[in-house]
Amino acid sequence: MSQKNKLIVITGATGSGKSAVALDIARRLGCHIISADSRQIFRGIPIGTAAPTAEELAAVPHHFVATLDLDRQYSAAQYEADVMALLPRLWEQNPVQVMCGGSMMYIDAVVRGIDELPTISPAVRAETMRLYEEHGLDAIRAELRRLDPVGASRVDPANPRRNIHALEICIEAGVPASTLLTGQAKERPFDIEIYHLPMERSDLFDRINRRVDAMVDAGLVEEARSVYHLRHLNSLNTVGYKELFAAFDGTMPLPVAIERIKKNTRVYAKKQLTWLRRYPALADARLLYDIIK
RNA sequence: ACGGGAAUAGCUCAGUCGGUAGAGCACUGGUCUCCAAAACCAGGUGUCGGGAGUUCGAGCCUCUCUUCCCGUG
Repeated sequence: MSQKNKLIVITGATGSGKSAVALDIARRLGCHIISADSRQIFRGIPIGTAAPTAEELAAVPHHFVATLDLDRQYSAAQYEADVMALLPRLWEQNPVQVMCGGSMMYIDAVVRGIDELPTISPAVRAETMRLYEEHGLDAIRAELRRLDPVGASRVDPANPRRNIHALEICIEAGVPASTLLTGQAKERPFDIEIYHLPMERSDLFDRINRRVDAMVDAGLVEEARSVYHLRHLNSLNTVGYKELFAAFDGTMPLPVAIERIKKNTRVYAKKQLTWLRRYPALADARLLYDIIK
């Protein structure tokens, strides 16, 4: 039995029920769950991020859930490195492991890999942010064109964040950012199977709307209030929190904020579905029950 | 039943003198190589309640039917 190790990826839109299926499958396989969720990885926001409950965490070992303080910086590339370091240890126990989550960039980082790019130092980040705030996107674009004409032509000219990051890479690396991007998918020495949970959009939206109400009943407003003082952190630039922060600030009535959370969660789900179309021939995760038998 | 008012996008509504139907919200599609629940880009989706008439031309004027609202019974 010299089978390759395997990673089963269960993804899909928020609220599609992937967590429950992943938990069930992992329990039957006797493996761990590698969470692929850019927000559940933080501590202190379990309600609004629909993080696994204490019982679920006790039933199946999870990784990348509630492991970081809210002020920590994290990234898809860091996630790739962390997962690739973790997987061999898990495979020693079981050659099949389950990844579950809806952060498509994180999943892509593991499935296809991300090119090696320099980590941006605080000094460089501060420098580019100052340029952006004082002189705007045009100045960022001009500088990027100067340092990396090829890269500049490939970056969405209207997107500040993408242009800023491209410029940061140029400064940090000392070479044009575009020369560091190979676009090559990495060869992974293990099998990857990707599943999702197909669902009618109207059903998905119903589930999302109900889940937000359930979150509020479970104490989402109080949870948001408890982290309000950290509201400027990127980890809290998140659906469910930014709307409630606006309510706390008095710029939006609370009931409106809650409706806005539902709407923004629906928009988020839509974006996830758009990303999912990149993966052709996704299998229905419920097929796993038959395969395992 | 009578009198008055209304009927336009999924919702709320605007539409001037009769001249190719519009706003907000909602919604839809897309981008994505290190903040990604982030950051961006694109799109008006319509039997103007139905039918007929006047007119070169009707969301708008006339007639009629339907539905809803208000008032009086």
